[in-house]
Amino acid sequence: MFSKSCEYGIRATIFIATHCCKEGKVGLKEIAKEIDSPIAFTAKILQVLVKNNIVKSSKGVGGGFMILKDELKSIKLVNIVNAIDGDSVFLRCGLGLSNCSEEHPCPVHEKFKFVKKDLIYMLENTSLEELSLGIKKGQTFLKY
Amino acid sequence: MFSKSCEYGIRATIFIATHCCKEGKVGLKEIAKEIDSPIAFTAKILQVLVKNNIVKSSKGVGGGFMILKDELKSIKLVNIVNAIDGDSVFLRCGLGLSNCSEEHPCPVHEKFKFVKKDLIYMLENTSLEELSLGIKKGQTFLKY
DNA sequence: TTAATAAAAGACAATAATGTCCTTTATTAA
DNA sequence: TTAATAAAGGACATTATTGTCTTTTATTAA
Ligand code: FES
Ligand code: FES
Repeated sequence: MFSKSCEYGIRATIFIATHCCKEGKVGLKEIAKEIDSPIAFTAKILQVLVKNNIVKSSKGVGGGFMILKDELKSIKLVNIVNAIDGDSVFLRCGLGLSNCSEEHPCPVHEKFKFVKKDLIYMLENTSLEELSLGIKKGQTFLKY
Repeated sequence: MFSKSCEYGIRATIFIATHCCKEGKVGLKEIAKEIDSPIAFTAKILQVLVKNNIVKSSKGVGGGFMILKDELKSIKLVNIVNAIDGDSVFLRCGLGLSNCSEEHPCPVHEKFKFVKKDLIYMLENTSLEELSLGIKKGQTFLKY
């Protein structure tokens, strides 16, 4: 569904979100440990998230990554996916035709339309806030 | 969503299906041309489909690929996807955790559940017959 | 102002996916 | 039984993805 980069990216973002407000910044090492991801690779992905203004970062002693409290509600899954994997998951033709449209539909176009619509709706309406809530409550997990 | 192999595989299968019954067998060259795919790569994918009994093949003069008429209804999209990409698309955790279950859910598990269910339902209930019908009628396309 | 810290950035390495080419095997028809 | 044909199979090449390592830059505190 998503690339490995995107999976790590979503997990990292959720983890950072759970640490927002209270402890402030979280370091790369802790993030990679808590989401069980390759540390250097995770660093690269975080750079993309920072460039896309989803995550804030600061260098030096006491530095790390964070997400502003008042952005937890407005940041949706779709923003993270878009930043890392682009919009191909939603827009691409399911059979790989160069462009997916009503005018030149592939055989699965009508069928896929609804699945894609569901996916987009879900991604656009799932906020970082609710995702991190499950972690805080110990109901959901970010590794294994 | 699917791998390139799977996309080519679905397109090839649909094309073969449209040629079933009437002209009998279709050659690799024609298939690759009609679905605009790399010919040698397509050959590999067809081998997988033949091994999975989705497509029948015969060598030598007049040989080629075909699908039995009475199997057009029973072959579903899910069979093709499963043969080429396996079942990871449906069963894999959306965030890459090692196993997706109710007992150890990731933060998006509940959200993804419904999207995946929709996808599976669609794949299990879409037959080759209906997919090839659109091509025969000139309403859907297999390339560009 | 120096040392310590931590992210950013760039170069490189390993792996997997995609794609090509050549040889072999089976089938048909002359 | 030979020649032509077309898929099967194996080896290889290319590209994209994933992952690592080292250096640079920014920040803080001593
Ligand atoms: S054209 Fe293939 S999904 Fe729209
Ligand atoms: S555990 Fe992640 S989708 Fe089920």
